[in-house]
Amino acid sequence: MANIYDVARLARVSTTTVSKVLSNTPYVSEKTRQRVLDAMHELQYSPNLAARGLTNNHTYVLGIIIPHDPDYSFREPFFLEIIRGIENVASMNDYSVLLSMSKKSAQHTPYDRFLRAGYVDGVITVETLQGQLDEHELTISGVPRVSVGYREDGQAINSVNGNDWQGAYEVTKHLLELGHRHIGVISGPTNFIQAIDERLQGACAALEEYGLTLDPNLLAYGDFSIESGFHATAPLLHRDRPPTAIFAMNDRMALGAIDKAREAGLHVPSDLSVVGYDDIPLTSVIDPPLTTIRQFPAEMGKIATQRLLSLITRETTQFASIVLPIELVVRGSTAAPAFSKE
Amino acid sequence: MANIYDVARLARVSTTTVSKVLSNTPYVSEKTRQRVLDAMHELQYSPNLAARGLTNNHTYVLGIIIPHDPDYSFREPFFLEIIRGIENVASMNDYSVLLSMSKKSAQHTPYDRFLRAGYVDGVITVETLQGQLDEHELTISGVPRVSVGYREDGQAINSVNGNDWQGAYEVTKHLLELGHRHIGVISGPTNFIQAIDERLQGACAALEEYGLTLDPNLLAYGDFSIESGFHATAPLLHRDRPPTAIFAMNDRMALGAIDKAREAGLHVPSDLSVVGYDDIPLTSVIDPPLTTIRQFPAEMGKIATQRLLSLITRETTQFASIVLPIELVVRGSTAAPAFSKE
DNA sequence: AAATCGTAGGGAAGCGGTTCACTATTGTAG
DNA sequence: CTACAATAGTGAACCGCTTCCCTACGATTT
Repeated sequence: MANIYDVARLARVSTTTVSKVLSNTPYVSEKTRQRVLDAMHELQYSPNLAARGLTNNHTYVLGIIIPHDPDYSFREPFFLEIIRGIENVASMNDYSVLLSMSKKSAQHTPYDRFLRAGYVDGVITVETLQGQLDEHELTISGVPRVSVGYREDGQAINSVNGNDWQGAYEVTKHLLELGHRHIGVISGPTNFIQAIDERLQGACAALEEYGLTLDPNLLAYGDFSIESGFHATAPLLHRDRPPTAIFAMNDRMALGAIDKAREAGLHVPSDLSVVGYDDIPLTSVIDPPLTTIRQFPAEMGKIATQRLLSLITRETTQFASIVLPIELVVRGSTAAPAFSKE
Repeated sequence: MANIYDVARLARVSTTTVSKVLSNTPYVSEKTRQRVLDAMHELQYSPNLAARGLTNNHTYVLGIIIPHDPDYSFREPFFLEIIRGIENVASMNDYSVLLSMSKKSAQHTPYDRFLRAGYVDGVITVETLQGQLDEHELTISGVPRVSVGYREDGQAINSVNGNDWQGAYEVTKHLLELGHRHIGVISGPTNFIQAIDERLQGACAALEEYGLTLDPNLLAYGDFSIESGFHATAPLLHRDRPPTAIFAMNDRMALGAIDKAREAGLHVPSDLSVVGYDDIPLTSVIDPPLTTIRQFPAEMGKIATQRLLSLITRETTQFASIVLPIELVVRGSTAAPAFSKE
């Protein structure tokens, strides 16, 4: 691999001049610039990033930390979309993306490897469960950070999220407008990120508009898996006044709920409406096609990255939590309840 | 951030000694070693990777190149699993993982950014369509490389794949054993990686064992999307002797086929058996649950990474193409044909 | 004609490590 | 008691690049 000295020699200039050409510094004559450019081209020169990083404290690398428990696959396509969004914006800006999926508890953490070691100019953390991330390490490293999928309403963090409150609000309102008055909710694990709280509150807000409250008897918990949706549904169906609609906090659990309903001899949507969340790719082929909330994970990744880049260049220094709109997608799994007796 | 001089000063030794402790070089007394270790701990020292890379030509970074067309989402969970496998082994070995998803044609290619620039010690390429990868750049960069999902039967490349031949063979044999004699095949795009060819050949081999050949009239092509499966199925059903079973080369197309069959008033599996490939996560909740071939993408990623690491350390210099076993998963979408008249 | 300024380019230090070549100390064999 | 090897530790060059600080020189100003 050619280095800057080779280029300098071939162009008969000093390395300083080559460096100036590289960084578009003025005070290089057009003729010289051209000679240098030609030499770089001839030698297939590409500056060594390690060397550059050493002088610059600037590596042109962004880190993604996904504290992802291998056995707890939460909503993978979602992750991949986020990553794609990040990578897209990063590479547009000549940044590379370093990926880490280990948890806090893992032996070889990403924290040493790329926070302390000065390997990244900034990090994007993708949050799933609470407490998986070593916030302390992140903070002391002093590396700029943006979080995707986490919202701290204080001022202490930069984050990008879908509007969970709004999502749940719209789902619930949709069901209410269809005439449902007994709405079951299958929530995610309680140690989950704020998203779940937000969604619960959004649902409550919609219920309140109809003079209703969230019936604790109709609230169940799952862990986002299909099976958990299946199992959480059973008790709900055995209430004195069983729900005519179920809002599951992700699509998988909604699928489980549909399965259970079918097993119990209920027809979806005529006997029971079911709504999910996320709009995972296969949602549209499930029978019946699932009504759900679509989020825009690639967009979240993009916006998070743009924000991170502006933090790195110090265009921005303020903390902000950016909330992206969601979209209610009405499909075949919701309908008016069979007997709208109320 | 503390550097090696700070540590040396605190431990009252030279930087050479610190470096020796770091790399476990012998000829450092236990007492000194301990003092250095303590100093490192006290200062929260972590060696700067850029500096290390500069002297070493060794960055402890692996690149993943996925020439992934955003609009052509092929089998995402599969990718994510591969990445997870790679990341897992990499971080176990104190390597980090640099990710690139751009295509060859993209403006800011990963090739400059991390091949030429000396940013990675090795690359893993995840292949989807042919021709998306700049083989030339990869070769001239001289960086060790392992490919996942590509097989060159010459000696020129290191690769890790599922056994596509075997997969298709087992699917076909399964159908034949059930009594099917007219088997439709929905293949992937012809410019696809070898996998498709292998699968076709595997299917043919099984047919031959039963004295049959692949009927060109029963061969259709899709692009791996659900829709393409749907549309490819229609003409097959209108043949003089329509197939009693369809083997789709991925699960999505199989879903499309099931949809089409249902639309045509056929019951799956009694009127038409359908098999997919990949065993995507939702396969098991589709109604009927899909018979398919399970691959082990995380395993593929792991093995590819292990191989890459051994290429980097020059433990190995030989090319090899590693083929991993697959597994036939029989579920509800296949059954004996209604009239086994032959 | 001298002083000043803007432009073009170069010399060399320094970023944070690693490693080669070297010195000093101790232990052991002849 | 000397010679020599093994062990413990150091000094300084070097990796490739950026950047601060200089110098040179022609053009402009006074």
